[in-house]
Amino acid sequence: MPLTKKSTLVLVAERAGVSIASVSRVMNGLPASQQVIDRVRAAADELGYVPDATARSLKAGKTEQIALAVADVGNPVYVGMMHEISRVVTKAGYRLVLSSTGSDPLDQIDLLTSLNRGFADGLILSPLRVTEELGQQLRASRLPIVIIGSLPPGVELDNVRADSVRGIALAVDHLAAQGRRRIAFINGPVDTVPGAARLNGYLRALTEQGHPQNADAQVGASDFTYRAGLKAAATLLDQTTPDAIVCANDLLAVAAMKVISKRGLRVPDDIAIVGMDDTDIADLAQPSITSVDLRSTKRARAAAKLLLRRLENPQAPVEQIVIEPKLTVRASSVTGAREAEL
Amino acid sequence: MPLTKKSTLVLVAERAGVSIASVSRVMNGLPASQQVIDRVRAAADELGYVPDATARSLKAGKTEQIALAVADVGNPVYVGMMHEISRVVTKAGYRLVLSSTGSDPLDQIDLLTSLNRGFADGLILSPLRVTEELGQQLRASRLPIVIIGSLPPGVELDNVRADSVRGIALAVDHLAAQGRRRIAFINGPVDTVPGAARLNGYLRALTEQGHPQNADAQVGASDFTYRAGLKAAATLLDQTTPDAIVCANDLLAVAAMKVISKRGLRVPDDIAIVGMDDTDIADLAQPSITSVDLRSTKRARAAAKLLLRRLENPQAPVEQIVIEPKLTVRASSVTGAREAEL
DNA sequence: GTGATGGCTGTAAACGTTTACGAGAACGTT
DNA sequence: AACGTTCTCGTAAACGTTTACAGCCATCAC
Repeated sequence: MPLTKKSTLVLVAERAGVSIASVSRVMNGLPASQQVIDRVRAAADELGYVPDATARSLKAGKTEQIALAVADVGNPVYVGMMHEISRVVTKAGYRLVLSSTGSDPLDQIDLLTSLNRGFADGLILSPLRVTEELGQQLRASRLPIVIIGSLPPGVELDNVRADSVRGIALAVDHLAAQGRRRIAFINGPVDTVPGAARLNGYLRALTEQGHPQNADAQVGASDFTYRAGLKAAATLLDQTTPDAIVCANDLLAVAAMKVISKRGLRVPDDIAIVGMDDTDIADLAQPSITSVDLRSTKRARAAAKLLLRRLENPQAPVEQIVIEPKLTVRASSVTGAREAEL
Repeated sequence: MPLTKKSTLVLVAERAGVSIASVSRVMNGLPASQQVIDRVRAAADELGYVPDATARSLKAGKTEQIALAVADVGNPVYVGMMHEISRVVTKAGYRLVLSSTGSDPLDQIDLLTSLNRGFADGLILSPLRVTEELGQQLRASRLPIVIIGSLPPGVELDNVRADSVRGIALAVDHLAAQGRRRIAFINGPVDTVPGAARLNGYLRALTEQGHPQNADAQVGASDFTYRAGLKAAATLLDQTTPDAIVCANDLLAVAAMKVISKRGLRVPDDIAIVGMDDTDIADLAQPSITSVDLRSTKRARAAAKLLLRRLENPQAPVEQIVIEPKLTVRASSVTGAREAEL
């Protein structure tokens, strides 16, 4: 039910008795005589004129839109990142277009070709899995792209990532310092970027601590979800008896705790737990979960700013930022600290 | 680092030795001779041509974009809804533009005027607070809008909402059936749409059950968040001793449980808890939380489909859908049911 | 052989802006 | 009084498509 017809520059110009060029100039604050300014303003107000974004985009060659593609929209971490990116780009006058790709790498390829249709000025991409073909597409893209997470080999793009190897090391060191000796690991899928990195970090941390590597002490969940975590934790506890578990994710950590309590064991007394990502869930859980903060919102902000920078200066040198993780200690890993909660 | 210059219809036409009209026809599958088709296809491939979305939009008068504005991006419920909407509109060939407004009604006004710039073909809006001015803007809008949640008075738009009055009734009835008599209520801010509806539902359910209304037995958190929930729960327990608490939100429910256990009381033995929204958190919590499922993803899907329908038939009669809630019973409200978990 | 029919294809206009260019007008300088 | 500057404003082209229209040619019926 259109109350008013769409009004254009032409309409406003007619009404104000000036040329369309003058209307455009007034709307954009370019110099004009006071008389013209007043007449145009009045006419525009009466007609409820707002300039058309599409036409402006076509002329200017830019859309004022930034595309965001994250593999796993359900994951609370990505939600936070999305929120932060939205905030930053909105403040800079851009709109955020959500291009939710599934975990399927093909979706990402599709996305990249459709990016060339020019519906956005740039892209922030956080791929779950990187393939050679994705790399090719990335290299071939004409538009600025910022990658959150690891880059495919041979790709030189602005990049922000967490040092998850160091993050796992923080967790392992903390547990070792608490006197834990049999430190197990519940990972996500090893064929994903974060999964591979975290496994790598776990193994290195064990070696550095002088602990033996025990194949039974690590399992990979089929997914970074709570459900998958329940299964993985059960498998782990069937095949070994750790006194601590590092989990690649807060969701996995909650799942582990549930299985542990189901089996009549206590956290942290019998088994200490450390999660990862430091989401709200870590804080909400009972007991609250010590978690490695991979600084997701900080990474998100950095990525957004990187993209904005490149948009205003396409020649800028490629920048690759590594964000340092930080350990937030809570009740799940420290015996006798329960009263410290809340 | 553009590897290839942007290629246009004109370039392709030159290369193929045909007119731009022919190229356009081939790209759109309109009838053409086999010879022309082959030549155009070849030329397009060599040049890596993809049609420009902006130009097409300008000509066609539609952007293939749908805007989504939710007040509280942090809330897990909205995240799920966003995900679902994204899925539906993407499948229909639309892109989703995220217009995160804060809780400030002014943001929504801004959004509505900027919608008239035509950057999207329609809007799905879930306002947290409705004001008279918002209602005016909604009535004046030229573009299709679907509202999730209550409509401002006098606004006739496609609409999807949950029957939260009935939802609360489900919770109260369930608790009453479990023999609970002193059923308290932790609400969110009462000046929000959901807050007002839930309070209303609570009062009505109490009356229908023949329970007395006790002003001490209800508190409103300053926000639908965990932190606010902690404070609200503490206040509630200071001023009354309920044997059950209905919470307007799963986050508030978790907070209540934390405070309860902090005070040495047990859930559900001393106090039964029912949450709302039935998010993952209800399932993850220890004990798991009985929750009123307000069918957020179903509502989201309905809203998306409503908008799609109106986009293809602007004359369709206004439709207002009310989705029935459903109670998911878990451990937090049933004594002796602990073993049923997992 | 003529006219009508129909299928392809090219020309050009249109979508709503921004902006280079040039024409006047107003003003100051000599 | 003539000229140069400066400022304002209108004309028109351009962004990359889609599409109405008309032209052309081949085919076919008579």
